Amino acid sequence: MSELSRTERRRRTERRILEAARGLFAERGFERTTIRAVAQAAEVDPALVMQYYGSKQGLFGAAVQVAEPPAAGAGPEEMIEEVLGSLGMKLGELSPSSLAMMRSMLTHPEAAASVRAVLGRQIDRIGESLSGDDARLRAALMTTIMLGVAVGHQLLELDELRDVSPEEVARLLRPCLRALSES
Amino acid sequence: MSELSRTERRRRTERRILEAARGLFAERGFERTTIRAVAQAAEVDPALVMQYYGSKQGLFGAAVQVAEPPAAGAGPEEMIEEVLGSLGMKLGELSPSSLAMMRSMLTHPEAAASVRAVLGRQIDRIGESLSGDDARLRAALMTTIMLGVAVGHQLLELDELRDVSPEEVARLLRPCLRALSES
DNA sequence: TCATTCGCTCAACGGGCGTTGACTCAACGA
DNA sequence: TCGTTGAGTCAACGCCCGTTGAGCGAATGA
Repeated sequence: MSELSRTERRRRTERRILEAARGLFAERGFERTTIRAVAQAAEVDPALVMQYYGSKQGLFGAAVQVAEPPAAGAGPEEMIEEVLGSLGMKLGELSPSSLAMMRSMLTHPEAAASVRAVLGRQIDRIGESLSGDDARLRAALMTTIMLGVAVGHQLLELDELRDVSPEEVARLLRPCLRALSES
Repeated sequence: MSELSRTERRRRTERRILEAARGLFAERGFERTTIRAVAQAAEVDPALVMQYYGSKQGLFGAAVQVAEPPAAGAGPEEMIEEVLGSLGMKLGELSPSSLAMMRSMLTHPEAAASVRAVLGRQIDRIGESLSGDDARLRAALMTTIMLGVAVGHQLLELDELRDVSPEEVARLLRPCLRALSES
């Protein structure tokens, strides 16, 4: 017999809804994901989703909450390794939350804004490690490069990038980023 | 007094609808673009759009028809310049048709398939110019790099890439692609 | 024990969507 | 000139969506 307090049950239900939402948003994007589908995946009534998250947009906002890596700025070389490392994470185990954000970034204004904010912070961080008057531009290019690889691999699922280890990709991309950090 | 044959008027109307559709698909993506909005932009009744293109999907299919560049395979260096040149086109004057395709590629299955096909052909083309057993992988990375830059610039409209000339971007990206072609 | 809280469901609403079939009327061909 | 064609419109259908308010019933606490 399950002996769970009311608040504990509620917390679990809330989490179950949120995880179902993350999965569906990551897979189909904002527009193609319906409250009804989320509710069904969470084995719950659609009205409950509304009650907990207010609106579909509220649910999406809760689903894409993403923690920023701390990452103190250092020299260019360490920064490159750090960026490549985050790719390693991106290629293997990018969180459903981040995938949900990326999946909708081209068609949902709020998702686009979130991505711009995240990328903006990464550009700042990389830019601090670079010198030269076009440091920001080069930082932006490095960031979009990583974005492109992540999109091609995780979202478009290009055949050529399937079954490739993150290390292999990092090895090939390293000289590429170095060239960009030294120009 | 306008003296236009019936077939000529029809042709123009059809074009007007198609161009309105391209613009809206490029701007908002497949799901957020409604037949009604296209019809209004083309100053036409929604039913006429259906009559000409059969369905919303048919309209989208007609809107994203894109011609492939001929581009004979050559040495790595020429290939890099060619890729960077296509970026020049991408940064400045990427066709509404291509933008429509890219805008929806993460959320609309048919658009994703089109993009995969286009990128696949580009990967083939680049791969032929490279040597080594991981030529295809490196070609895929070069392609996703260009995709990332195009997405960041054209679709996400990152501040850092705004007001940057295609030549400047090409100059910074060139050593980057060279590094990838020589590894 | 019993009134109260509250997690959760049920049924419905209003609206926008893609899509359809009947209709209008100007251009056309004989 | 006159019947026919066909470009374009109009009104509506049916569906699915996000969202809402009333209600149920088990856990809660005095």
